[in-house]
Amino acid sequence: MKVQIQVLDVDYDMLNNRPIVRIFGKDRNGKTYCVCATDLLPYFYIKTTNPKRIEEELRSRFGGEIEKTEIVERYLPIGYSDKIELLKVTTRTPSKVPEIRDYIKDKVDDIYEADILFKYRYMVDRSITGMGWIEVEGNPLRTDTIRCATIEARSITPIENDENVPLRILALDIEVKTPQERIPSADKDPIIMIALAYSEPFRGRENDVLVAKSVPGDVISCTSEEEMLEKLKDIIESYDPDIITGYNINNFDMPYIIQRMQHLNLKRDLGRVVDKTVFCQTFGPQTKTNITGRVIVDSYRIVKKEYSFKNYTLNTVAKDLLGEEKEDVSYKEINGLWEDRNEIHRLISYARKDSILALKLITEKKPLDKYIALCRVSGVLLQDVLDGGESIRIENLLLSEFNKKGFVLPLKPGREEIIKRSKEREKEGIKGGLVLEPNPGLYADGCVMVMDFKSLYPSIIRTFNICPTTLLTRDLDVEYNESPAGARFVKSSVREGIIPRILSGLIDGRSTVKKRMYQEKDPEKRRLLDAKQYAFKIMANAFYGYCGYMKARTYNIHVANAITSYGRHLIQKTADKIRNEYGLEIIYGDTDSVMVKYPSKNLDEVYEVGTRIAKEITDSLPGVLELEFEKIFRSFLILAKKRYAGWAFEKHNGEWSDKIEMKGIETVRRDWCDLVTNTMNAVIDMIIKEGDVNRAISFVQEKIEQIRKREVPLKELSVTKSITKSLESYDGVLPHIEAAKKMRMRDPSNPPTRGDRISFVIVEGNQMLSKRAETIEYVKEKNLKTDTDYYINNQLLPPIERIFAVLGVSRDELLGKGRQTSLSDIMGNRRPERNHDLSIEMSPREVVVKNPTGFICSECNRDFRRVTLTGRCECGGEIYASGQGFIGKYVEI
DNA sequence: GCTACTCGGGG
DNA sequence: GTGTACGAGTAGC
Repeated sequence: MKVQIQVLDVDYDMLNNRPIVRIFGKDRNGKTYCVCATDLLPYFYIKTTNPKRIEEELRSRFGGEIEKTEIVERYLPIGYSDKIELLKVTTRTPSKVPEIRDYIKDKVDDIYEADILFKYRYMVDRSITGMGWIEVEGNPLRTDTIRCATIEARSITPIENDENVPLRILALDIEVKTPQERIPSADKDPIIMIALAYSEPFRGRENDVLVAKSVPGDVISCTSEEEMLEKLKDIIESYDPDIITGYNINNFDMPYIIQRMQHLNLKRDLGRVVDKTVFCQTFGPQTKTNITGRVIVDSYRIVKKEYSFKNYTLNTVAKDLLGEEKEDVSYKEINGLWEDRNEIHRLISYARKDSILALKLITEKKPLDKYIALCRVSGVLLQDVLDGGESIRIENLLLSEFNKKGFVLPLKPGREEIIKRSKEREKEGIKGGLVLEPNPGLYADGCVMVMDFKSLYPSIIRTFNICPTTLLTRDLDVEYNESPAGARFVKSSVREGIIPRILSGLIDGRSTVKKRMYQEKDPEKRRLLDAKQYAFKIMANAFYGYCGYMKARTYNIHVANAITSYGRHLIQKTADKIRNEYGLEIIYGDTDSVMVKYPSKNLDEVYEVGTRIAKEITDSLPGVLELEFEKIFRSFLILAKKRYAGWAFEKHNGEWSDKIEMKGIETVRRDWCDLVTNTMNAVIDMIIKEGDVNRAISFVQEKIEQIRKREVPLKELSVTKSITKSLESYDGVLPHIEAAKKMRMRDPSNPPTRGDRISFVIVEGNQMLSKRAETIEYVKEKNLKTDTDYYINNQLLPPIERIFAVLGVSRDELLGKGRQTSLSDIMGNRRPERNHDLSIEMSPREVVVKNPTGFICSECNRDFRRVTLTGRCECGGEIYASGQGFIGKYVEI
């Protein structure tokens, strides 16, 4: 028979003392297969001057475990040199390789590739990638261990196919008997409910709730926890999901379920095989669960990686991303609801909703596209792309490419090696990119052109052929490039480096995909292409970091330093050239970008000049190095190195689009109240977009006044922090803990506990700050006075002051003490000497309002500070710009 | 500016 | 499982 499947998971098992690789995948119709292959044995390489003796030692020590040994010719991975003879040792049991490796380690010069997981050894040798497609020919195989159609492979061929098979997803959420004042623990507290949500209807249902007692209604009643867990296993087996998801499933639900199963002596076979039981690995607070043939996706972890929020409770995240909230149940109520026949349904629908939300985060936001694309580019399995970091992806590509070109890959460094590396690093140092010293201030006259090197580090690596395999470690009569830091690399005409070669493939791959993406009309396919080009980019950019990563297989400080030294050299030369040959001022630059002042406000003109300069400079650069005209800052506020904000204009297919861009200026921080965040955003907006520093000053003054008069809603002043341990175990004095202790004192029957989030405000008094923290409710109830001084001087002013300082506005002035604050200032009238002309000129269009100071609805005359996103008022009227005594049509460009 | 330590999410 | 492992943010030097 012959099938084409997309690879979901790979593992191996032992059969008759030989490994049998099992590839799990799905065909286009969604049918699951397991492909078994026995055509590879584990192997690794040894560098030694006495292979005969080593061979004898291995055979006498490990006997039949050594399948064969042979002398092969390979290139060594570090340093340019010819092929040398290595001893290739082939064994039988993958899990015994570490023992062999450690036994022989001190008797030989070096060992290579003796720490490659066997599934990846197989995949790399057969060019199989995670989530890639293969065509399999072979015979059906009957087994009593594998739970899907099994094929004994005769041949496995990787095939090109961009499709992704629809994945069947199961989301689960457990509820646990929750004692007061203690976190549930799996050895004592049973699971009472398991909610399941299905991405494809299962037996006609979208979701189910298993309940460990008999209850009427739309639930699956069980007589015990044990029966409920058995039912869970049945459902997983029949529904047969590819993906199991849940919110924080990695650190709570999965380990808990597994520990309960262990506790109750149930067999933990949740995967697509019966012989391998699920196990959890715990390292510190992190746990990782592996289920053969399926993939565990933690939607919490994904959301945390992909989105930036102040906190990541399921409720907050779902509200923002899905527009839905959790059912309103506090964990403290769980026991009560569970015991109460009339209330248990609240708990049931709460659990049901949680599982639905966890599922929707995956099915609606489709975050897996990117991860699947990363699998296909790197070759790594989906589970490992989700759990692992950058290094596993890089290493998989390296192994594949090294082997193809006849190189062996080094082992991961051991403890001693890492110590050696860090000592060398201390001595030699590792330098990063060049950051040009900025002159802080607001640049609003004319424009700021931003030019940057397109993928600077990958381009440097390709252009100068930088790679451990091209590094010259001794004098040889070959052509080479010498980096500004002194390291030498043979030219690509002598030998193309492996990393430069991989990078060329990634970068060419990306531009091909991007071209296809621009032509693609179908939004679904477009999204997949976008994920793919993104994966190429991520991978390309990760190589530089890997070269300087101390735990890298191919770590070499000279390689890492060569890359950045070229970067510093290039950015400096470029800045000099723009200054000297074009007579333009360089305002700032960081690693791969320069910001150039240009005396015009005409976007199209600036675009044209900038593009020309970038092209001329590119023409003078060697290799694939390319300076790109990136965007225009219509106004640009720089506070210091790496801290700036700008009103950026970018041209896409001839159309300008604009946005505020901020780097290093934080407006959102956990320990700032909303008042600070909102004021910061408004102030930056006024300065950057409206160019109106005076208005921003007045705005801050107004806010200060509002704080003084206690007109600011308490909610805007509150900061929320969590209790992370028992209240007694805090050494220091923290405001939210003090507030929590007071809550406990006032209502001992319902004390706040670990995990609770406390929102507090600071009230007046002469105790230390933390002691003056109170909850909003209490402040309202007792009509306490907030500490206005604290909110002005400790919350609002510090970040605001940093911005105004570079504009020459002092703290006193913001407080209304310095310059006289006239009525007209407060009314928002402009002070001419500090106002910047931000009127916009556009070549093709002409509707312009000079200095719009505000916006107004043409229908109901409602005032707006900014033009609304839709360009319309709530009443439906069009938004016009107002300023300098007239009202005109505003054109968003 | 750097490194060491903390803590998240779940019930 | 040919394992040894998160990451952002803050405190403290």
